[in-house]
Amino acid sequence: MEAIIGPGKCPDVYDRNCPSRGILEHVTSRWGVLVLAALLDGTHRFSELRRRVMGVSEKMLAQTLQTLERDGFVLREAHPVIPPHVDYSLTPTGEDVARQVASLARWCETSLPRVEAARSVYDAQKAASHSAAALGSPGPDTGTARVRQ
Amino acid sequence: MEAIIGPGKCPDVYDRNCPSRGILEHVTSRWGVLVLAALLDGTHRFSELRRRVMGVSEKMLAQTLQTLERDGFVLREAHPVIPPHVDYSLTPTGEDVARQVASLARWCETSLPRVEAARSVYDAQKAASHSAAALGSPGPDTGTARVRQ
DNA sequence: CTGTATCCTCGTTGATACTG
DNA sequence: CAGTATCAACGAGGATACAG
Repeated sequence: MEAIIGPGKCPDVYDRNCPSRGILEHVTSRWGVLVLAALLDGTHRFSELRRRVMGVSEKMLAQTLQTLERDGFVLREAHPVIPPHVDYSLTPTGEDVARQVASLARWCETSLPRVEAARSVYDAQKAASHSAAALGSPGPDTGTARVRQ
Repeated sequence: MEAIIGPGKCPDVYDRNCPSRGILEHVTSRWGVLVLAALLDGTHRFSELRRRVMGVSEKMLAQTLQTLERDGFVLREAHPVIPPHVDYSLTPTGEDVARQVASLARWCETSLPRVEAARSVYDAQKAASHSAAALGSPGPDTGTARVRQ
């Protein structure tokens, strides 16, 4: 009997020890997202993925593919020929996640202008409040009200 | 003029240097996903989030919230009272992403059994092929065919 | 309560070289 | 071509202490 505190429901990503967090981290990992999205438009070979997902090293691509294969998201088919030929594709389950993460990735692309605008505003406000503080300028009242306890 | 190779489209997550990758990494970051999901059901204080997202340290929660605020996903409202009281909520843009990552998180929870089953199969096959190799057992033909070139 | 600052550790990542 | 092995470096992340 280990569970001192009872979680609301068993698979709970908010729970520090719930295994579902591991899955979430696999599919949202730096390269996992991009590999899943890349496989959404069909079977690809190792080197094709390597070119498509720009910036990934051989090591990380191999590692990512193994993790996704083990979780049942990616199907690996090695053709025993020389030189080696290995095809990677999505399982039905993998297509499910892939659609979600690909959608997220596309959302990030389209939201880029909006986000960069938000960053400008944030940075400007930050700079303004810093220089104001440095000058001892009052600025908008940042006075602290006291409450009991 | 820096772009030697012309990308297909400007905001492209597959491009190593595209800023959209940064956004993707922010929203899919270890704690970013959970914080966004947690804020989906309304405004929360710092300590509430800390308790809700179990396992996050103060440092990482603060850092995550700052990143998400700068990107325009999270709204921070500090009430100038003692003791300090700060409310975090989602912006309209933030709600968009939050819905997507929360959906992904829920998917991971419900898919947990399926994934664990897949892992068992994978590990069993791995163990079987290893012991077969160690024994020099033939097993299913893994012979290599030669192709020209 | 809500942070920031510091230090420190550990895992992830990348470069390189090598194997089947 | 498709990896694996090894090593080095960096950065995320955690613990602690302290400030507003």
